[in-house]
Amino acid sequence: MSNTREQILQTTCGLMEKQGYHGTGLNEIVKESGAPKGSLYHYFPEGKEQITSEAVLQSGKLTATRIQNGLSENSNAAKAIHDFVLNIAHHVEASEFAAGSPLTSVAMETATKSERINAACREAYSLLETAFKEKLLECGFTKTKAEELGTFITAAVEGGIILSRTYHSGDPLRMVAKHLKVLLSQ
Amino acid sequence: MSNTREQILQTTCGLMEKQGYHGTGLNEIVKESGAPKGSLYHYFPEGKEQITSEAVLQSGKLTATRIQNGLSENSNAAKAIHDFVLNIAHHVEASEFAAGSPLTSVAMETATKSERINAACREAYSLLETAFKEKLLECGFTKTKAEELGTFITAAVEGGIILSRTYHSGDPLRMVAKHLKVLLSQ
DNA sequence: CATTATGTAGACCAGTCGTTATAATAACAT
DNA sequence: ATGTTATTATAACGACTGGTCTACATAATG
Repeated sequence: MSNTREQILQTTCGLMEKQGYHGTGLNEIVKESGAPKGSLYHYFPEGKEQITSEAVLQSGKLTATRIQNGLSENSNAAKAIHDFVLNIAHHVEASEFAAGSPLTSVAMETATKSERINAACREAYSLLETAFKEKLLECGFTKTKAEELGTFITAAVEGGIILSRTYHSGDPLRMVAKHLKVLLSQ
Repeated sequence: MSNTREQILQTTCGLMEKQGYHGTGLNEIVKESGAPKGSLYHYFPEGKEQITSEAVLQSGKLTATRIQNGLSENSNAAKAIHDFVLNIAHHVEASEFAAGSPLTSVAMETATKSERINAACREAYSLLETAFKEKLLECGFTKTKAEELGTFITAAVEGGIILSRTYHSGDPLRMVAKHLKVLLSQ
């Protein structure tokens, strides 16, 4: 695997997480990644759509494994998810509210504009939902409940990140952690 | 109140809801609003930041009153919020997944980029949270619980809209409706 | 050594961005 | 009718956009 190509993708993930699809220019990616511009269209001949699609998918995979690893630290589902969301709150704060939710902006901007990027976003989100769902399955939830709650947890966390980044405070995410725990404990 | 000015603001609300801050150009606003081009900097001498801030706030106020009206149709909080979220699902579907969550994209894109727009987003979001909170207060929740749940509901609905727009399906929002009801009923 | 991919380097394109300056026009009070 | 202000029109600005192109270096293989 080419190192330059990987570098371009990672830089794209970071920039789009911070400022979305339209807010991120190819020149910016080139500059920040240190990659030569000639390489950009060498590795991604289909342009920005291709780079974005691959970056979105990469973000999804990375986030999904982070969820898996985070949740594996605790055998109780409610407690595991509670602590995991607290960790996100900390991460968002540590980034000065520029990180968290790497998919949101891109997903919203391209939902009805680019078939290709939208497909990547769907796949990425379903990876996240599945990661939560499987933890719930392990902990004895029925298949239906695990699926439904996987979606619900993803939505609540997603929304919590948005509020936390907007308010420049981890508190909304901490509220989400607390009440998800209530919901999962009953 | 100038009609042209109001038209520009409303058009900006709609376009930014669909495609975010960076995805919406001033020329596009001028064209779609039908407003004369020279009027833009006449009514908004501080440019795009000013237009966006005012549009965000207007979206927040409008959404907050929609929440109030929607929730007033049912005296039971859990049922009121459940039905209201189902209505959002329907609205998102009817828009072909281009509408819903008028603040999300702008809030994320500008959280660390524009002090002014960020302030408008905070104010707008707190209007939404308050709308939920007051319904809960009316229904007998304690002040603390109402506040916490107001934030949680806002986050969950916000996340549900993102998923629904991404998946091109109202189902995620319907999941959110269902499990919010569970949480609020216990 | 010659040949062929593969990757690097960046000038360059047409078009758009937000913004500004200037001027014409409309509305209105005096 | 005159002076004043509010509104609209036009064109241009410099910077940047995503994308293309050619020239060149390097490496691998024959």
